[in-house]
Amino acid sequence: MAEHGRGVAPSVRAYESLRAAVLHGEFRPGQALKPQELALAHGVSLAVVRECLLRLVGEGLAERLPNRGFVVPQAGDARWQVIAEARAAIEPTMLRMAISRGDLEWETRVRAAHHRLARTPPFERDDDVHFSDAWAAAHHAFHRALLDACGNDVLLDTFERLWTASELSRRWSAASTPTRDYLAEHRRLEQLALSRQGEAAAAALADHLAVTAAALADQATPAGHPPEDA
Amino acid sequence: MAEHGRGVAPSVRAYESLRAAVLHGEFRPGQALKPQELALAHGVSLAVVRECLLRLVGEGLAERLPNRGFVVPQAGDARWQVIAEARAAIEPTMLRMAISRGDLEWETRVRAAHHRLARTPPFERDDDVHFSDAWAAAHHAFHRALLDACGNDVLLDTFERLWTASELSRRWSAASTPTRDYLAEHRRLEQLALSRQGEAAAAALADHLAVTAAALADQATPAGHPPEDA
DNA sequence: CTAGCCCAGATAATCGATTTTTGGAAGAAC
DNA sequence: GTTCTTCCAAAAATCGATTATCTGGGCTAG
Repeated sequence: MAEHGRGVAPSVRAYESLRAAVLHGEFRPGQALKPQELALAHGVSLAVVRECLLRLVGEGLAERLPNRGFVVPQAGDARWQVIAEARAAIEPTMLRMAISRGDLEWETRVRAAHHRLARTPPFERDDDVHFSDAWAAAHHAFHRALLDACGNDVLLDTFERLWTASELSRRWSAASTPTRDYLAEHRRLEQLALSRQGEAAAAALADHLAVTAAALADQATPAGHPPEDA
Repeated sequence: MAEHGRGVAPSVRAYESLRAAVLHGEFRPGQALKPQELALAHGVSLAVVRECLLRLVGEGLAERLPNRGFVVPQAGDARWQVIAEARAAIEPTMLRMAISRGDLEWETRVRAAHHRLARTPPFERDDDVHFSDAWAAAHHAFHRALLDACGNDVLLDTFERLWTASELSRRWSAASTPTRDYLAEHRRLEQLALSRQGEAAAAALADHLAVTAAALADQATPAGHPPEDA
């Protein structure tokens, strides 16, 4: 019934809009999120904007500087590398758990998610540097489906948090994205998971993430140019 | 200058007070956190209380039910077991990283934190069921010091989040706490870490957490025997 | 000429009041 | 006797305005 934003509370509408804007990179990392402007832009009061910003802070999509307002958190190659390492430390273990606990329902959802991901074009017609929204959603859904059967909602919450942070940093990464064969990596993950090869699947997922980190390290360390210069 | 709450912003004072109250178990899990009462009790307006509650939601110390206010999240044996499993999935890996990356500074802090923990009495005179605040702080500091050298602030943030959730659930757990030899387990962790035995230390930490989960599972099993049997 | 001080503009934090939503109770229809 | 509708009080969400705080530019003393 919620076809447009009609009927939805203003705070929800403003929150989702602002969240999408940050994730889409409409504000630069470090840029101030000015309540005044946002309130005007969304047609709500300062208090509502403040609430949205607080919620974004809770998700890691904004940072609060006391008495100095809110800014978009640091994002970029270095940050992405740290997040990829964290994911590489956590997600393989989750995948092992999921493979040992998953039932037929899980297998079915993994297969469905992979099918959608494989059939969704990664890029839109006029843009070959940023992934399409549809592909990003399918990508998220596939990884989530893989881990869903781990049976631990605390770990799944952690996964969601890291995924969000990862998406924000990827958006601001200077690293080249299209150099890898995501299709093959995802197909391999699906096959190893469905054939219940826990160790091999965990290793493949660790690689999937380590390759990202390594590529970023290569690009980030050589010259070491200052990230912010005034 | 900021020795008492004087000079500190009202929102900070109210936030810290409310956070401590929730962690100390002054509200039951599921109990409503009524803005009206809290505003009156802390001498601040509804807006400030609202901000505090939003921040607590971000930390996992409160839950938001849209249009129905805020409540203390579910806590207890079952929840603690889930959290312990999540920690067992993450922290051993972090410890391995810390042991391979830690320097002399890290060793020194681990040793100091362990000394303080070993010399802090776990219980206060008139209470032998809840750990003392000083011991809880030292316990946290020791575990944090162990993992500090992992070199990944995303993982460390995750640790802090899980620790907080763990503390809340432990407060509401019916499980018996004093049956274990924490002293020996912590000493063993310190020794293995300082002697750089990564695998053994990781295993010891996994045990440290698994024992908790197992004890809870025994007591929480649906058709199991009543907990008052020893 | 430099360093420290002070003032003004801008921005964040807070407040009290108003509007909207919710859950339950009272009453009518079947 | 049961079920559905209608109404109402309590609570959450939102607003506009006020107060406190920070930043940067200009001024004065040394």
